[in-house]
Amino acid sequence: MLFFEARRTRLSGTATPSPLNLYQLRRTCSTCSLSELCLPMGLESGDMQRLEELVALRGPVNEGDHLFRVGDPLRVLYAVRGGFFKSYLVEANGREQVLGFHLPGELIGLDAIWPEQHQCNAVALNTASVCELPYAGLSDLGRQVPGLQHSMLRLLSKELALSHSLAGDYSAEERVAGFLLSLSSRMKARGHSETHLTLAMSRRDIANYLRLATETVSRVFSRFEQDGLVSVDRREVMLRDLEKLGQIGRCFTVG
Amino acid sequence: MLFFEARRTRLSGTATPSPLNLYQLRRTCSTCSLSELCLPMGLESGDMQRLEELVALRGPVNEGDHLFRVGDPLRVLYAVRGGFFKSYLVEANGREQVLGFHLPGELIGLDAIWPEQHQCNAVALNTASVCELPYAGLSDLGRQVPGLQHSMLRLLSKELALSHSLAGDYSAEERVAGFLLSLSSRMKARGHSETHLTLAMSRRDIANYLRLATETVSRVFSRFEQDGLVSVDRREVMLRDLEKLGQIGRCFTVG
DNA sequence: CGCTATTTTGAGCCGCGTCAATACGGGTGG
DNA sequence: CCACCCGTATTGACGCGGCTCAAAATAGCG
Repeated sequence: MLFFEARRTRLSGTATPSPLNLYQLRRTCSTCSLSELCLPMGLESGDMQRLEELVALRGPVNEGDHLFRVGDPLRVLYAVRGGFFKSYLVEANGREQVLGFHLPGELIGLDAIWPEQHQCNAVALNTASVCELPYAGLSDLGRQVPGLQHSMLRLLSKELALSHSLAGDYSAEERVAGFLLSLSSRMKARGHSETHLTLAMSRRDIANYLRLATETVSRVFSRFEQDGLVSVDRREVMLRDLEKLGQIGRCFTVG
Repeated sequence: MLFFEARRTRLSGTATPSPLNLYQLRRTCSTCSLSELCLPMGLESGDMQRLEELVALRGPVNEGDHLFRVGDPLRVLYAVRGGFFKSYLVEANGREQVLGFHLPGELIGLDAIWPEQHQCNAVALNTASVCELPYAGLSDLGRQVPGLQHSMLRLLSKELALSHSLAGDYSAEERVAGFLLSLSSRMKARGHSETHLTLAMSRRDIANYLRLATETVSRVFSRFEQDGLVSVDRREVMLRDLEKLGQIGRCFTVG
């Protein structure tokens, strides 16, 4: 903790943090730019410090590395610190099913709380890092800190609403537009551009997530580009008409 | 409470409870046959009594009555005591979207925890009754009773997993078979026949829930009947080959 | 510079939705 | 008791959106 304190003090004076020292800023919840999106949202600084004592940072997670797999006992929940993750499961027939993409500040593994076993796999889409939150400790602390318990329920409840909105029967265009807008707003909330997206995931993953064929996603991208809604170059996407996209897309954005 | 105590004592000697006194048995969690499925699952009798003090019973809810609507502030969570409910939402385009059906012992309104407003509508499919669980009190009690907090997280987590399994891209037959099996296992867990189902919901509701057209559900029912998998008479459904249904159906059953 | 994975584009087909007609059942009133 | 009505369910015909299969671009990499 002394080390962290020293860091915090030393860095607190920096004006505009560059990506380099962002990781150092994120060594504690108190100094993490994501704290208002993440689990500690709304906690007082005293409570936040108690949470910090639980948190263990986990260094670079390489692309393709798994945080956990189906059936693993629930030891810790993960909060994304940097990078992108996807969660997915493999069905009886062998097909993969992408459940979601996880940006910095988002929690992974919530659906493992029952029955204390992970229900899906989680893999890094690029070089990433995470915070490990021991579930047992979190559960204890939640009992003492009202805000924390509520925060956990809130995050679960939110994820449930998101899942509901994805389950609807929407057309391919509605789905793709909704996906782009969701990503856009989440990136914006994290201080990035809401119009210039760099997709960390492949077309195949997007398609699978949206329950479409890869070809269909590709075609919709092309159509959107023809209509001047977006500019697509490989995994770089520029949203050119948020208004129209919003009219087309189902709102997958929750929060 | 004295009244309840008296009831409990007087009824505890009855051998096979008829539907009539089932409602009386269910006046407290301790004597409710659903307690092992419901929120109090796994609580010690002391903790359960503290939970009982929170619970308010709500008399007959008539078919078509709403427990809550989108936007209502979260005051209480509901546990179904008797009857069937459905939760649904109405989208921008005016179409209805059925989110789920709720059997006795199941909780309704969990997705309202964030942001303390109901995110969907809940309506009784037939004459029903519910327990009202004030969320504030539940939240407080959860902090004192470890098992209760975990129980709430568990139920949310479970619902999330269910929602995930529904979101997959399954064929009409997979969906219908999965739906029947889910209902079957839930009815079995409640002491009813797992082969003889009485559907409380219309074909339209089933279709909407499964993201299919009514006609498609009807056609699949007919096909299943031709193949000897089920016998269908109006809303009475007899499952004749659970084995084959299980091979066809995606497992929507969680718990 | 080839090799491979990913993405894009095209052609054809199929499952499911849409539209329409019919059948069934339950309730109401004569 | 039957005639009538209306909501629900079934069945058929047809069209379309998106999946499948196939092939051609394009990028990444040794």
